[in-house]
Amino acid sequence: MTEEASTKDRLVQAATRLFRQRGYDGTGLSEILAEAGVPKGSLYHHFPEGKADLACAAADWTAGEIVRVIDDSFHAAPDWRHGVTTFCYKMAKLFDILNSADACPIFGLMFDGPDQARFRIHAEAAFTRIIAGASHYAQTLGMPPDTAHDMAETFIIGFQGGWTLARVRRNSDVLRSLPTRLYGPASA
Amino acid sequence: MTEEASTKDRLVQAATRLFRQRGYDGTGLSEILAEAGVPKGSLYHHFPEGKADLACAAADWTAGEIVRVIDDSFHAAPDWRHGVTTFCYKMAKLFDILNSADACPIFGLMFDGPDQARFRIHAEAAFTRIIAGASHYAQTLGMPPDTAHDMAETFIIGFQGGWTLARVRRNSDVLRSLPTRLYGPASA
DNA sequence: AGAAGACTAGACTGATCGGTCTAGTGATGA
DNA sequence: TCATCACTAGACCGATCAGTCTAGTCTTCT
Repeated sequence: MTEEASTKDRLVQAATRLFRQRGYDGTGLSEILAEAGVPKGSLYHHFPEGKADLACAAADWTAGEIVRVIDDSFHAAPDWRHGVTTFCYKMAKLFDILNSADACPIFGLMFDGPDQARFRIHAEAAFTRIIAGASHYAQTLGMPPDTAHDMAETFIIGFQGGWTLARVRRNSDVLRSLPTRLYGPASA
Repeated sequence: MTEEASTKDRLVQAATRLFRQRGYDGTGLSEILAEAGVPKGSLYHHFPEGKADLACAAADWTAGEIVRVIDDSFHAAPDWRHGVTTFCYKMAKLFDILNSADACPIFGLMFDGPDQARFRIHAEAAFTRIIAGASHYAQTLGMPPDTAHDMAETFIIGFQGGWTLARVRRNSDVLRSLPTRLYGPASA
């Protein structure tokens, strides 16, 4: 259970962390290698296209994490607003753990890079996945499909903007204020 | 009137465009120099700290542009929602002009770079300036100061998230949908 | 005319970039 | 025992990076 993470996993995790902090172009391959404790040869064995492959893997991994947080937040939620609130608080906590702002949790990381088309397509798929996840719960909680999709999209838009502002301020309060901003003061 | 832009201005404009497209770390000094048609010596004459100075100048310039669009949008607006709608449509148009998505209009550009603290402070000031601009009009249009500030902040959060999604989709429709998302269907 | 300072010009530097390549090492199966 | 193959290891490559430095060209003031 506590076995060593595989070389490949260590690479993806180091890359995710560093890309989040310094961006794609701002992170050197050598930094990733050093942080993962892996030589260059291994990187190109597991990711033949090198840095770009690694970035895509990091993005996929991150999208999966976000979807997982959505699941956790909405699984037992009595209504949409409760789910959103739980999600925002969870992410605010994560924001604070990732020492308050070097990080861009979803996909700031996906816009850089020489291979822009490939990255953009990957990022789009990731957003779609996340919005679909949220939309699913909106339907489960009683909304018709169209409304649900819209609701999920607006939620993710607000969250994305909120994270940006939180980051620039190094302060997660904005995230916690999102439910009120989107849906007005709590009624209970 | 149609006189040549000064060397300094050409540098800032070229830098703004390139940073927007490829990010801070993704843009080489040589590209900026080539696009501006300026030799290296001139850059370091006008911006002694080089690339970092240039990035700050580019951010200031961009913030000024955004504030100007806010002024244009709200100056003659009969109410808050009209102002927001005009702003979103203007920015959607801008988005389409900047060939649909390489661009990050406000400050995605401010998170990279070795000199993170300096950049972040600059970005924070720019956001503050923009929110203050919007807040001013919210008050002019009859809201009490606290409400106005909140309204402006929520508006900018939504816009920021909306631009991100528009970018990843290469489609400005999200921006035009923002007023409805934030304030419900148009009442008139 | 001549000195001074603002500005242009680009060759040059050392560091670092992403990526390639050859040489191993260690486990598996015949 | 030996061949195979997945994987590790890191020296090495040309390109490009941001930044420095010296030289030269204007403009302006005296």
